[in-house]
Amino acid sequence: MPRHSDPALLQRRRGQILQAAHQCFRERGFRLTTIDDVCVEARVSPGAFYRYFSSKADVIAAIALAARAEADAVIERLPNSDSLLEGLDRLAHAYLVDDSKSLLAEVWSEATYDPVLAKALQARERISLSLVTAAIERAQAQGAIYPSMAPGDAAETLLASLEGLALRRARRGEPDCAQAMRWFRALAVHILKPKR
Amino acid sequence: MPRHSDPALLQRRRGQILQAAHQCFRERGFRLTTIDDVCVEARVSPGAFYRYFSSKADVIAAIALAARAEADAVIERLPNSDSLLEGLDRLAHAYLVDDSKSLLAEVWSEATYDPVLAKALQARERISLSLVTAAIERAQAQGAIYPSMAPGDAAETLLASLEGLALRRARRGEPDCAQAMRWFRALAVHILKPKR
DNA sequence: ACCTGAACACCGTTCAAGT
DNA sequence: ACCTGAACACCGTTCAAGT
Repeated sequence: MPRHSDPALLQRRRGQILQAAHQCFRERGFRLTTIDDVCVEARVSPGAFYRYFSSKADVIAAIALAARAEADAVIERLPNSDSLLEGLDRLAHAYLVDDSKSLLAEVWSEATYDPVLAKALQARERISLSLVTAAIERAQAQGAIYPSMAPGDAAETLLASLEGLALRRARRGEPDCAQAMRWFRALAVHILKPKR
Repeated sequence: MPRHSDPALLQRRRGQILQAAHQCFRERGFRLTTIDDVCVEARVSPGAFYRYFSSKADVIAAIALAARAEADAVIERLPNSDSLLEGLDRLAHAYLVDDSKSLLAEVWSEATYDPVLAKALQARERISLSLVTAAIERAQAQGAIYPSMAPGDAAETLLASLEGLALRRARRGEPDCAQAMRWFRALAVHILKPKR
Protein backbone atom coordinates (compact mmCIF):
# COMPACT_ATOMS: atom_id res chain seq x y z
CA MET A 1 0.00 0.00 0.00
CA PRO A 2 1.18 3.54 -0.73
CA ARG A 3 2.51 6.08 1.75
CA HIS A 4 -0.01 8.03 3.81
CA SER A 5 0.88 11.29 5.47
CA ASP A 6 -2.37 12.12 7.26
CA PRO A 7 -3.55 9.30 9.54
CA ALA A 8 -6.92 10.98 10.04
CA LEU A 9 -7.63 10.99 6.32
CA LEU A 10 -6.50 7.39 6.06
CA GLN A 11 -8.95 6.35 8.74
CA ARG A 12 -11.78 8.42 7.30
CA ARG A 13 -11.36 7.05 3.78
CA ARG A 14 -11.08 3.48 4.98
CA GLY A 15 -14.19 3.90 7.06
CA GLN A 16 -16.02 5.46 4.15
CA ILE A 17 -15.11 2.56 1.88
CA LEU A 18 -15.80 -0.09 4.52
CA GLN A 19 -19.24 1.30 5.16
CA ALA A 20 -20.05 1.33 1.46
CA ALA A 21 -18.69 -2.20 1.08
CA HIS A 22 -20.74 -3.41 4.02
CA GLN A 23 -23.91 -2.03 2.46
CA CYS A 24 -23.15 -3.60 -0.92
CA PHE A 25 -22.25 -6.96 0.62
CA ARG A 26 -25.49 -7.00 2.56
CA GLU A 27 -27.43 -6.40 -0.60
CA ARG A 28 -25.63 -8.59 -3.10
CA GLY A 29 -23.15 -10.70 -1.18
CA PHE A 30 -19.39 -10.79 -1.60
CA ARG A 31 -19.27 -12.31 -5.01
CA LEU A 32 -21.83 -10.31 -6.88
CA THR A 33 -20.57 -7.04 -5.50
CA THR A 34 -18.26 -5.21 -7.87
CA ILE A 35 -15.39 -2.96 -6.89
CA ASP A 36 -17.20 -0.41 -8.97
CA ASP A 37 -20.37 -0.88 -6.91
CA VAL A 38 -18.38 -0.13 -3.78
CA CYS A 39 -16.68 2.85 -5.39
CA VAL A 40 -19.96 4.37 -6.53
CA GLU A 41 -21.48 3.82 -3.09
CA ALA A 42 -18.44 5.29 -1.38
CA ARG A 43 -18.09 8.07 -3.95
CA VAL A 44 -14.45 7.37 -4.72
CA SER A 45 -12.69 6.35 -7.88
CA PRO A 46 -11.24 2.84 -8.39
CA GLY A 47 -7.81 4.38 -8.17
CA ALA A 48 -8.64 5.85 -4.76
CA PHE A 49 -10.04 2.52 -3.60
CA TYR A 50 -6.71 0.85 -4.26
CA ARG A 51 -4.91 3.46 -2.22
CA TYR A 52 -6.76 2.18 0.85
CA PHE A 53 -7.26 -1.48 0.17
CA SER A 54 -4.89 -3.77 -1.65
CA SER A 55 -7.56 -5.92 -3.27
CA LYS A 56 -11.19 -6.99 -3.21
CA ALA A 57 -10.18 -9.90 -0.96
CA ASP A 58 -8.72 -7.32 1.42
CA VAL A 59 -12.05 -5.49 1.94
CA ILE A 60 -13.90 -8.76 2.18
CA ALA A 61 -11.53 -9.92 4.90
CA ALA A 62 -11.98 -6.65 6.80
CA ILE A 63 -15.78 -6.96 6.66
CA ALA A 64 -15.67 -10.66 7.44
CA LEU A 65 -13.58 -10.18 10.56
CA ALA A 66 -15.88 -7.39 11.68
CA ALA A 67 -18.87 -9.70 11.24
CA ARG A 68 -17.16 -12.30 13.39
CA ALA A 69 -16.32 -9.71 16.00
CA GLU A 70 -20.04 -9.38 16.80
CA ALA A 71 -20.31 -13.05 17.66
CA ASP A 72 -16.98 -12.86 19.48
CA ALA A 73 -18.33 -10.08 21.70
CA VAL A 74 -21.07 -12.42 22.91
CA ILE A 75 -18.57 -15.20 23.50
CA GLU A 76 -16.33 -12.92 25.51
CA ARG A 77 -19.10 -12.25 27.98
CA LEU A 78 -19.82 -15.97 28.29
CA PRO A 79 -17.43 -16.92 31.10
CA ASN A 80 -18.94 -14.27 33.35
CA SER A 81 -22.62 -14.68 32.57
CA ASP A 82 -24.88 -15.83 35.34
CA SER A 83 -26.25 -18.82 33.54
CA LEU A 84 -24.20 -20.66 30.93
CA LEU A 85 -27.32 -21.85 29.14
CA GLU A 86 -28.63 -18.33 28.89
CA GLY A 87 -25.29 -17.15 27.54
CA LEU A 88 -25.35 -19.92 24.95
CA ASP A 89 -28.85 -18.84 23.95
CA ARG A 90 -27.54 -15.38 23.27
CA LEU A 91 -24.68 -16.87 21.30
CA ALA A 92 -27.05 -18.98 19.23
CA HIS A 93 -29.13 -15.89 18.61
CA ALA A 94 -26.11 -14.02 17.32
CA TYR A 95 -25.30 -16.85 14.92
CA LEU A 96 -28.84 -17.53 13.82
CA VAL A 97 -30.85 -14.34 13.85
CA ASP A 98 -29.62 -12.73 10.66
CA ASP A 99 -32.67 -12.09 8.58
CA SER A 100 -29.77 -12.57 6.21
CA LYS A 101 -28.38 -9.45 7.82
CA SER A 102 -25.35 -11.04 9.38
CA LEU A 103 -22.85 -12.31 6.88
CA LEU A 104 -21.61 -15.38 8.72
CA ALA A 105 -22.60 -17.89 6.05
CA GLU A 106 -20.91 -15.75 3.43
CA VAL A 107 -17.85 -15.48 5.61
CA TRP A 108 -17.51 -19.25 5.97
CA SER A 109 -17.96 -19.69 2.24
CA GLU A 110 -15.32 -17.13 1.47
CA ALA A 111 -12.93 -18.78 3.89
CA THR A 112 -13.18 -21.97 1.85
CA TYR A 113 -11.63 -20.09 -1.05
CA ASP A 114 -9.36 -17.57 0.61
CA PRO A 115 -6.62 -19.18 2.71
CA VAL A 116 -5.55 -15.82 4.11
CA LEU A 117 -9.04 -15.19 5.50
CA ALA A 118 -9.25 -18.78 6.68
CA LYS A 119 -6.09 -18.29 8.71
CA ALA A 120 -7.29 -15.03 10.27
CA LEU A 121 -10.60 -16.66 11.20
CA GLN A 122 -8.80 -19.62 12.70
CA ALA A 123 -6.88 -17.40 15.07
CA ARG A 124 -10.13 -15.93 16.33
CA GLU A 125 -11.81 -19.30 16.51
CA ARG A 126 -9.07 -20.64 18.72
CA ILE A 127 -9.79 -17.83 21.15
CA SER A 128 -13.56 -18.39 20.97
CA LEU A 129 -13.05 -22.04 21.63
CA SER A 130 -10.94 -21.47 24.69
CA LEU A 131 -13.45 -18.94 26.05
CA VAL A 132 -16.35 -21.35 25.65
CA THR A 133 -14.23 -24.07 27.21
CA ALA A 134 -13.46 -21.81 30.15
CA ALA A 135 -17.14 -20.97 30.59
CA ILE A 136 -18.02 -24.65 30.67
CA GLU A 137 -15.26 -25.41 33.17
CA ARG A 138 -16.45 -22.60 35.38
CA ALA A 139 -20.09 -23.70 35.33
CA GLN A 140 -18.94 -27.22 36.07
CA ALA A 141 -16.81 -26.11 38.98
CA GLN A 142 -19.82 -24.27 40.37
CA GLY A 143 -21.92 -27.40 40.10
CA ALA A 144 -24.33 -25.75 37.67
CA ILE A 145 -23.77 -28.35 34.97
CA TYR A 146 -22.60 -31.95 34.81
CA PRO A 147 -21.19 -32.13 31.28
CA SER A 148 -21.03 -35.51 29.62
CA MET A 149 -17.85 -34.67 27.74
CA ALA A 150 -14.57 -32.97 28.54
CA PRO A 151 -15.14 -29.18 28.45
CA GLY A 152 -12.94 -28.71 25.39
CA ASP A 153 -14.77 -31.40 23.44
CA ALA A 154 -18.12 -30.02 24.50
CA ALA A 155 -17.11 -26.53 23.35
CA GLU A 156 -15.93 -27.72 19.96
CA THR A 157 -19.01 -29.83 19.45
CA LEU A 158 -21.36 -27.03 20.41
CA LEU A 159 -19.67 -24.46 18.18
CA ALA A 160 -19.53 -26.85 15.23
CA SER A 161 -23.19 -27.74 15.64
CA LEU A 162 -24.18 -24.12 15.85
CA GLU A 163 -22.24 -23.43 12.70
CA GLY A 164 -23.95 -26.28 10.89
CA LEU A 165 -27.40 -25.15 12.03
CA ALA A 166 -26.69 -21.59 10.92
CA LEU A 167 -25.42 -22.70 7.54
CA ARG A 168 -28.39 -24.93 6.84
CA ARG A 169 -30.76 -22.22 7.88
CA ALA A 170 -29.07 -19.72 5.56
CA ARG A 171 -29.15 -22.21 2.69
CA ARG A 172 -32.84 -22.84 3.17
CA GLY A 173 -33.59 -19.15 3.33
CA GLU A 174 -35.50 -19.97 6.49
CA PRO A 175 -36.58 -16.60 7.89
CA ASP A 176 -37.39 -17.77 11.39
CA CYS A 177 -34.58 -18.78 13.70
CA ALA A 178 -36.76 -20.06 16.54
CA GLN A 179 -36.60 -23.71 15.54
CA ALA A 180 -32.84 -23.68 15.01
CA MET A 181 -32.50 -22.10 18.45
CA ARG A 182 -34.58 -24.87 19.99
CA TRP A 183 -32.42 -27.47 18.30
CA PHE A 184 -29.28 -25.87 19.63
CA ARG A 185 -30.68 -25.52 23.11
CA ALA A 186 -31.68 -29.18 23.18
CA LEU A 187 -28.19 -30.10 22.11
CA ALA A 188 -26.61 -27.89 24.76
CA VAL A 189 -28.80 -29.42 27.43
CA HIS A 190 -27.89 -32.95 26.41
CA ILE A 191 -24.20 -32.24 26.34
CA LEU A 192 -23.94 -30.02 29.41
CA LYS A 193 -26.66 -31.54 31.62
CA PRO A 194 -27.55 -28.50 33.70
CA LYS A 195 -28.75 -29.00 37.25
CA ARG A 196 -32.59 -29.22 37.55
CA MET B 1 -28.84 -25.76 -25.18
CA PRO B 2 -28.57 -26.56 -28.89
CA ARG B 3 -30.15 -29.52 -30.68
CA HIS B 4 -28.39 -32.86 -30.44
CA SER B 5 -28.99 -35.63 -32.93
CA ASP B 6 -26.80 -38.38 -31.52
CA PRO B 7 -27.59 -39.16 -27.86
CA ALA B 8 -24.50 -41.33 -27.57
CA LEU B 9 -22.21 -38.49 -28.58
CA LEU B 10 -24.04 -36.17 -26.20
CA GLN B 11 -23.43 -38.51 -23.32
CA ARG B 12 -19.82 -39.12 -24.28
CA ARG B 13 -18.96 -35.45 -24.57
CA ARG B 14 -20.72 -34.56 -21.33
CA GLY B 15 -18.89 -37.36 -19.56
CA GLN B 16 -15.59 -36.24 -21.04
CA ILE B 17 -16.15 -32.67 -19.86
CA LEU B 18 -17.45 -33.69 -16.44
CA GLN B 19 -14.44 -35.87 -15.82
CA ALA B 20 -12.09 -33.06 -16.78
CA ALA B 21 -14.03 -30.60 -14.63
CA HIS B 22 -13.93 -32.97 -11.68
CA GLN B 23 -10.17 -33.24 -11.95
CA CYS B 24 -9.72 -29.47 -12.20
CA PHE B 25 -12.08 -28.81 -9.30
CA ARG B 26 -10.18 -31.26 -7.12
CA GLU B 27 -6.96 -29.49 -7.88
CA ARG B 28 -7.95 -25.84 -7.76
CA GLY B 29 -11.52 -25.68 -6.46
CA PHE B 30 -14.56 -24.30 -8.22
CA ARG B 31 -13.56 -20.71 -8.23
CA LEU B 32 -9.99 -20.84 -9.36
CA THR B 33 -10.79 -23.28 -12.14
CA THR B 34 -11.18 -21.63 -15.51
CA ILE B 35 -13.46 -22.77 -18.29
CA ASP B 36 -10.30 -22.86 -20.31
CA ASP B 37 -8.65 -25.17 -17.77
CA VAL B 38 -11.55 -27.57 -18.18
CA CYS B 39 -11.47 -27.27 -21.98
CA VAL B 40 -7.76 -28.00 -22.15
CA GLU B 41 -8.12 -30.96 -19.80
CA ALA B 42 -11.10 -32.28 -21.76
CA ARG B 43 -9.50 -31.47 -25.11
CA VAL B 44 -12.44 -29.49 -26.43
CA SER B 45 -12.80 -25.88 -27.50
CA PRO B 46 -14.74 -23.32 -25.44
CA GLY B 47 -17.37 -23.34 -28.18
CA ALA B 48 -17.78 -27.09 -27.81
CA PHE B 49 -18.01 -26.77 -24.03
CA TYR B 50 -21.02 -24.48 -24.37
CA ARG B 51 -22.76 -26.97 -26.59
CA TYR B 52 -22.92 -29.36 -23.65
CA PHE B 53 -23.16 -27.09 -20.64
CA SER B 54 -24.98 -23.82 -20.47
CA SER B 55 -22.57 -22.13 -18.07
CA LYS B 56 -19.80 -22.64 -15.56
CA ALA B 57 -22.45 -22.76 -12.82
CA ASP B 58 -24.07 -25.61 -14.74
CA VAL B 59 -20.97 -27.86 -14.60
CA ILE B 60 -20.38 -26.93 -11.00
CA ALA B 61 -23.92 -27.94 -10.13
CA ALA B 62 -23.51 -31.25 -11.95
CA ILE B 63 -20.30 -32.02 -10.06
CA ALA B 64 -21.73 -30.77 -6.78
CA LEU B 65 -24.77 -33.02 -7.01
CA ALA B 66 -22.56 -35.96 -7.88
CA ALA B 67 -20.43 -35.25 -4.82
CA ARG B 68 -23.54 -35.24 -2.65
CA ALA B 69 -24.72 -38.48 -4.23
CA GLU B 70 -21.81 -40.30 -2.58
CA ALA B 71 -22.97 -39.26 0.87
CA ASP B 72 -26.57 -39.96 -0.11
CA ALA B 73 -25.66 -43.51 -1.01
CA VAL B 74 -24.48 -44.10 2.56
CA ILE B 75 -27.63 -42.53 3.95
CA GLU B 76 -29.83 -44.71 1.79
CA ARG B 77 -28.37 -47.82 3.36
CA LEU B 78 -28.89 -46.40 6.84
CA PRO B 79 -32.45 -47.59 7.58
CA ASN B 80 -31.44 -51.18 6.87
CA SER B 81 -28.07 -51.33 8.55
CA ASP B 82 -27.68 -53.65 11.49
CA SER B 83 -26.52 -51.04 13.93
CA LEU B 84 -27.60 -47.42 13.59
CA LEU B 85 -24.48 -46.18 15.31
CA GLU B 86 -22.30 -48.11 12.92
CA GLY B 87 -24.22 -46.68 10.00
CA LEU B 88 -23.76 -43.19 11.36
CA ASP B 89 -20.06 -43.84 11.68
CA ARG B 90 -19.92 -44.68 8.00
CA LEU B 91 -21.88 -41.53 7.26
CA ALA B 92 -19.52 -39.40 9.32
CA HIS B 93 -16.62 -41.00 7.50
CA ALA B 94 -18.14 -40.07 4.14
CA TYR B 95 -18.52 -36.46 5.26
CA LEU B 96 -15.20 -36.18 7.00
CA VAL B 97 -12.65 -38.35 5.28
CA ASP B 98 -11.82 -36.17 2.29
CA ASP B 99 -8.11 -35.65 2.37
CA SER B 100 -9.66 -32.66 0.65
CA LYS B 101 -10.73 -35.19 -1.96
CA SER B 102 -14.44 -34.81 -1.45
CA LEU B 103 -15.79 -31.45 -2.42
CA LEU B 104 -18.51 -31.08 0.20
CA ALA B 105 -17.16 -27.90 1.76
CA GLU B 106 -16.86 -26.35 -1.68
CA VAL B 107 -20.37 -27.46 -2.49
CA TRP B 108 -21.83 -25.78 0.59
CA SER B 109 -19.92 -22.61 -0.17
CA GLU B 110 -21.11 -22.55 -3.72
CA ALA B 111 -24.70 -23.06 -2.58
CA THR B 112 -24.42 -19.86 -0.55
CA TYR B 113 -23.94 -17.99 -3.82
CA ASP B 114 -25.94 -20.01 -6.32
CA PRO B 115 -29.65 -20.18 -5.46
CA VAL B 116 -30.28 -22.75 -8.21
CA LEU B 117 -27.76 -25.12 -6.69
CA ALA B 118 -29.08 -24.37 -3.22
CA LYS B 119 -32.55 -25.44 -4.30
CA ALA B 120 -31.35 -28.66 -5.91
CA LEU B 121 -29.36 -29.51 -2.78
CA GLN B 122 -32.36 -28.78 -0.60
CA ALA B 123 -34.46 -31.32 -2.44
CA ARG B 124 -31.84 -33.99 -1.77
CA GLU B 125 -31.41 -32.90 1.82
CA ARG B 126 -35.10 -33.31 2.50
CA ILE B 127 -34.79 -36.90 1.35
CA SER B 128 -31.64 -37.49 3.41
CA LEU B 129 -33.35 -36.06 6.44
CA SER B 130 -36.38 -38.33 6.14
CA LEU B 131 -34.14 -41.37 5.64
CA VAL B 132 -32.15 -40.61 8.77
CA THR B 133 -35.38 -39.97 10.63
CA ALA B 134 -36.74 -43.31 9.47
CA ALA B 135 -33.57 -45.07 10.57
CA ILE B 136 -33.85 -43.53 14.02
CA GLU B 137 -37.51 -44.47 14.30
CA ARG B 138 -36.74 -48.01 13.31
CA ALA B 139 -33.90 -48.40 15.82
CA GLN B 140 -36.16 -46.91 18.47
CA ALA B 141 -39.00 -49.32 17.65
CA GLN B 142 -36.54 -52.17 17.97
CA GLY B 143 -35.47 -50.96 21.37
CA ALA B 144 -31.88 -50.46 20.22
CA ILE B 145 -31.87 -46.78 21.15
CA TYR B 146 -33.75 -44.50 23.52
CA PRO B 147 -33.45 -41.14 21.80
CA SER B 148 -33.72 -38.04 23.90
CA MET B 149 -35.40 -36.05 21.15
CA ALA B 150 -38.09 -36.68 18.58
CA PRO B 151 -36.54 -38.65 15.68
CA GLY B 152 -36.94 -35.78 13.21
CA ASP B 153 -35.24 -33.33 15.54
CA ALA B 154 -32.48 -35.80 16.29
CA ALA B 155 -31.89 -36.33 12.56
CA GLU B 156 -31.71 -32.62 11.80
CA THR B 157 -29.41 -31.98 14.73
CA LEU B 158 -27.08 -34.82 13.81
CA LEU B 159 -26.84 -33.80 10.16
CA ALA B 160 -26.28 -30.14 11.00
CA SER B 161 -23.58 -31.02 13.51
CA LEU B 162 -21.85 -33.28 11.06
CA GLU B 163 -21.91 -30.51 8.49
CA GLY B 164 -20.42 -28.06 10.96
CA LEU B 165 -17.70 -30.49 11.99
CA ALA B 166 -16.84 -31.18 8.34
CA LEU B 167 -16.72 -27.50 7.50
CA ARG B 168 -14.48 -26.59 10.40
CA ARG B 169 -12.18 -29.46 9.61
CA ALA B 170 -11.93 -28.34 5.98
CA ARG B 171 -11.25 -24.76 7.02
CA ARG B 172 -8.47 -25.83 9.35
CA GLY B 173 -6.94 -28.02 6.70
CA GLU B 174 -6.91 -30.70 9.37
CA PRO B 175 -5.69 -33.84 7.57
CA ASP B 176 -6.89 -36.34 10.15
CA CYS B 177 -10.59 -37.00 10.53
CA ALA B 178 -10.33 -39.28 13.56
CA GLN B 179 -11.01 -36.59 16.13
CA ALA B 180 -13.98 -35.16 14.25
CA MET B 181 -15.37 -38.68 14.03
CA ARG B 182 -15.02 -39.12 17.78
CA TRP B 183 -16.81 -35.85 18.36
CA PHE B 184 -19.64 -36.89 16.11
CA ARG B 185 -19.91 -40.30 17.70
CA ALA B 186 -20.09 -38.79 21.17
CA LEU B 187 -22.84 -36.50 19.97
CA ALA B 188 -24.78 -39.36 18.41
CA VAL B 189 -24.50 -41.38 21.59
CA HIS B 190 -25.79 -38.52 23.71
CA ILE B 191 -28.71 -37.84 21.44
CA LEU B 192 -29.69 -41.41 20.62
CA LYS B 193 -28.77 -43.18 23.86
CA PRO B 194 -28.13 -46.66 22.50
CA LYS B 195 -28.79 -49.66 24.71
CA ARG B 196 -25.73 -50.86 26.69
C1' DA C 1 0.28 13.24 -1.20
C1' DC C 2 -3.88 12.39 -3.20
C1' DC C 3 -6.99 11.62 -6.75
C1' DT C 4 -9.12 10.51 -11.50
C1' DG C 5 -10.38 7.74 -15.24
C1' DA C 6 -8.65 5.50 -19.07
C1' DA C 7 -6.10 1.28 -20.12
C1' DC C 8 -4.86 -3.50 -19.27
C1' DA C 9 -5.43 -8.37 -18.16
C1' DC C 10 -8.24 -12.09 -17.34
C1' DC C 11 -12.08 -14.98 -17.94
C1' DG C 12 -16.99 -16.35 -19.00
C1' DT C 13 -19.72 -16.45 -23.04
C1' DT C 14 -21.09 -15.83 -27.96
C1' DC C 15 -20.83 -16.27 -32.77
C1' DA C 16 -19.21 -16.22 -37.66
C1' DA C 17 -17.03 -19.41 -40.37
C1' DG C 18 -15.59 -24.14 -41.52
C1' DT C 19 -16.47 -29.32 -42.02
C1' DA D 1 -24.96 -31.29 -36.62
C1' DC D 2 -20.75 -30.39 -34.77
C1' DC D 3 -16.72 -27.91 -33.98
C1' DT D 4 -13.06 -24.04 -33.77
C1' DG D 5 -11.08 -19.92 -32.27
C1' DA D 6 -11.40 -15.18 -32.57
C1' DA D 7 -14.24 -11.50 -30.63
C1' DC D 8 -17.01 -9.47 -26.96
C1' DA D 9 -18.36 -8.11 -22.32
C1' DC D 10 -17.35 -7.70 -17.69
C1' DC D 11 -14.60 -6.80 -13.81
C1' DG D 12 -10.34 -6.57 -10.83
C1' DT D 13 -6.22 -3.94 -10.94
C1' DT D 14 -2.68 -0.57 -12.56
C1' DC D 15 -0.83 3.66 -14.02
C1' DA D 16 -0.02 8.08 -16.54
C1' DA D 17 -1.54 12.49 -15.86
C1' DG D 18 -3.55 16.23 -13.02
C1' DT D 19 -3.95 19.02 -8.53
